[in-house]
Amino acid sequence: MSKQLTKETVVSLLRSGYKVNDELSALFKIHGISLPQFNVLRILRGRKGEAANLSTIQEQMIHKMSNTTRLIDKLIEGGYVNRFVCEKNRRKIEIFITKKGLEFLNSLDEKLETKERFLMNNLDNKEKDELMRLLSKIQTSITSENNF
Amino acid sequence: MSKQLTKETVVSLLRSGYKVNDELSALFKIHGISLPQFNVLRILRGRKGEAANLSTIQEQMIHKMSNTTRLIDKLIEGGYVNRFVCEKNRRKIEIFITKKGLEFLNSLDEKLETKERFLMNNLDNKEKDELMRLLSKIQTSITSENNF
DNA sequence: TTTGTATATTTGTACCTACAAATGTTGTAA
DNA sequence: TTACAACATTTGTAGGTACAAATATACAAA
Repeated sequence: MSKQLTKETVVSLLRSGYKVNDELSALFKIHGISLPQFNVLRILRGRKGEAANLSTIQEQMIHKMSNTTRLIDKLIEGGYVNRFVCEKNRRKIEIFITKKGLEFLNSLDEKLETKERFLMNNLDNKEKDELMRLLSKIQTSITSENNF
Repeated sequence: MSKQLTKETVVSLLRSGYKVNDELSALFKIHGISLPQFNVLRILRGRKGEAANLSTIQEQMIHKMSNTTRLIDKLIEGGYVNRFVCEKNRRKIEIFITKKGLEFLNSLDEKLETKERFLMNNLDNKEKDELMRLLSKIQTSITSENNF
């Protein structure tokens, strides 16, 4: 019966997701930020000096969340980003990563890579490709609009 | 370069994990419980009348968490479980699922299966097997004791 | 200009979660 | 028996997150 197989696959995916999340969270926690905060910093770095507004960031985040405002407040407190009102459209805000934020992020790169290699240690490249292919199949099925 | 591939695989896994978590959470929320709460109820049902104590439950949970006590408080509030002090070892507690809890859980089974089928809709059985195989490889690498 | 509607973000609130310290219980060695 | 360490759970606290309501701005129609 494939009912059981489906269930087991879902559980397996949840379990692995939690585990990876916890491992990365623990790493970032040591350095005083959360995984979502790190994710936002990395999104900002990827913009290479261009401003990002809140909704842009939210769209790109790995885990969509409801409270990006306060998440960014924390990053401002830490001096990692700046926030300005967008002059062309005063409803929007412009968020930039600071020099300190960039340096901080760069200092984490190697540690993150070590952790990522550790997590994926048992998979060869072919298996990683296959895993990504399977996961993306799941993603597209879910993301296809409705959740009835 | 496989550095990039490793990174992408990790992100992909996180993304899918969050997505599945959010989908299931939304389903359970409609019925007034959280995914971890549901998970505990299902663990208790699996014990077929035998008591479970806190640490046993924690070990079996999909997502290990620090505050199972208060999670179970909520289930008691809802009338889904009972908690007694274990007379043989008064440090432990004995937790049972109630009749109401069982009926509630049973009433969710079909909805959960529908959701699970929806989530895994794009994968055939062979792909589910393969996905589970890959995920279990990751699990064993991580779980192997140390997290250095 | 005024009014209404859509957009973008922020804020209030209630709940969830992690972590550490506290509580209560058991077993064991002196 | 007493003292102490180990065990099992609970509680305090601080911080994270979701959701809805509130704010503030822009755009468009009357």
